[in-house]
Amino acid sequence: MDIKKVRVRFAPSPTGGLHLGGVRTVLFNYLFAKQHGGDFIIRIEDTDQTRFVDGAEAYIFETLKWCGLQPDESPLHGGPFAPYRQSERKLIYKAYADKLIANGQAYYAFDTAEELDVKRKEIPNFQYNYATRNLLKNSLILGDDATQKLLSQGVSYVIRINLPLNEDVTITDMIRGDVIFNTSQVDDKVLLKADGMPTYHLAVVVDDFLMQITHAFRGEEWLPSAPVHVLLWQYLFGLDNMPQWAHLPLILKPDGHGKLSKRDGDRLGFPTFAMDWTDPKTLEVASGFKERGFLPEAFVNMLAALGWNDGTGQEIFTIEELVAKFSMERVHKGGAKFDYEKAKWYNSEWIKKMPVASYQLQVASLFAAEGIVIANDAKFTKVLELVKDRCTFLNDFVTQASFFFKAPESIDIAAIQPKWDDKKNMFFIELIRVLEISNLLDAADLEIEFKELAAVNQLKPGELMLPFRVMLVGGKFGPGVFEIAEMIGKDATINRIKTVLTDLK
RNA sequence: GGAGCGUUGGUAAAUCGGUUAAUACACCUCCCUUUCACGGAGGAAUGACGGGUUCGAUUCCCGUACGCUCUACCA
Repeated sequence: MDIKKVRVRFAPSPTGGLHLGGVRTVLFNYLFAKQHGGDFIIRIEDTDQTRFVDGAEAYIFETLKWCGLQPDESPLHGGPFAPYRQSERKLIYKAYADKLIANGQAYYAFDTAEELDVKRKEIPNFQYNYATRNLLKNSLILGDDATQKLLSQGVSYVIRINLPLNEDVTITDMIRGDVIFNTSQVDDKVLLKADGMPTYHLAVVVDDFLMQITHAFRGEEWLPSAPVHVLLWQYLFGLDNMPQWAHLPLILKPDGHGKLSKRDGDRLGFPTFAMDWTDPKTLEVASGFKERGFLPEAFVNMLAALGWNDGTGQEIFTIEELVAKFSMERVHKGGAKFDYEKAKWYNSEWIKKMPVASYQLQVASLFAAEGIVIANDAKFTKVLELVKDRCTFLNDFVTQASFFFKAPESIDIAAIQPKWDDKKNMFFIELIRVLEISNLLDAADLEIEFKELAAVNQLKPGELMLPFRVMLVGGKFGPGVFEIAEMIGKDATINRIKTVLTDLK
């Protein structure tokens, strides 16, 4: 089968927004589609049940844009198969549901939620299937006349699939191979709900056919309902036209067991969404990797490596390399626990790897938020280059580099006070004098003068460099002191020494 | 309970019957750095259990255990 259209179909998370697992599913779809020259398609469920809140759709596309995963066809980008929103396609689904009924492959069920609850309590392991159908209120046992009567009375109903008895259904999965389900183990799923909306089961099959999808990847949690989808394909459009399936492994909690959820992120202190998402109803914020200071390249790289590798031990991949090297056969079958430490490592690697220019603007806005306006872009580039090795997050640049532009707000006096004495005080007073008479401040020259002056005062340079550093940057961190002094210039250097000197008295 | 899927160090994982069972993150030690990092060298740590098949099983098969997913008019 040609790889023409690879689609991912998903609902926003219950509050809106798009979680980690969702983004990874999108990623794998994208990689596979691009690798084979196919179109990469996005479908989003919009039903009342998913609480498809305002802005969720736009948010999802912003997220994909940030990740660099632009779809070729989507509700927002249009395409030849409009309408794309499920809510606008109700009539289409209804027509196919009716066709199934006409063929005896589906039936009307009139049971209320309460009636079903009663049955669930009465019958152990209750399933709506061949074993229980005749105890329930549906067109199969009511007969045509009674059914028509109920329908004409406007009694609320759903349409359920009529599963064959004891039949093996094989689903061929690109990752897992053949998986066999027996129809007696699955129940007569609802296809069309009482409100006229289709369930996922009907909608995927109908849309995939109508929209000419050739490959469909989704999370592993869908595997148990796959036989229903296969049967629907068989009934409606023929197995030959069915897309290839792949069920992706789950992303698990770092501690304990189970699917990773937003709550786990909140509890353990890491984001579980690509970008910040505010639930418009509760105003609760789900934090995102972007705002946490991740580079999209790192985020995508980290996600791709969670459940897939190329077998060579390579860990850092550009999106182009991923497209070239990705293969469904090498996707893991088992779920992977999410490791935030590793995610951080990817980001620090990418901060080192990417040219500073690619994230300079974003870092500048972080500085602006701290009240530091960047006037000189060339100097800014130089500074970022100087400190990027010590940054894990983009936000780290603020602490690592703000002292280049502004005197430190707090000075770690405690780091130098205990060993402070008059001799050291004298040294720095002399240092100020030396600086004042010199013209330009050069790192190498300053280092020589600094050490000579130390020798004259019978002090070890090592004892003086830490205080000097703390005076300039406010703490025990940062690149070489003399380089910092050169970068901030003579006047700022003198001023910072002076302010700390008065504090020390 | 049932069905399906899964199980290599703490985590992510390589191996496609024969290796001292890679590598990366995290951890520890040392070097570099008169700061903090980066970097470099080293260390500790793994095939769930039991049967087969085989000259030989982490690898193939079957059980068991454990975990996960599904079992909604949610997706």
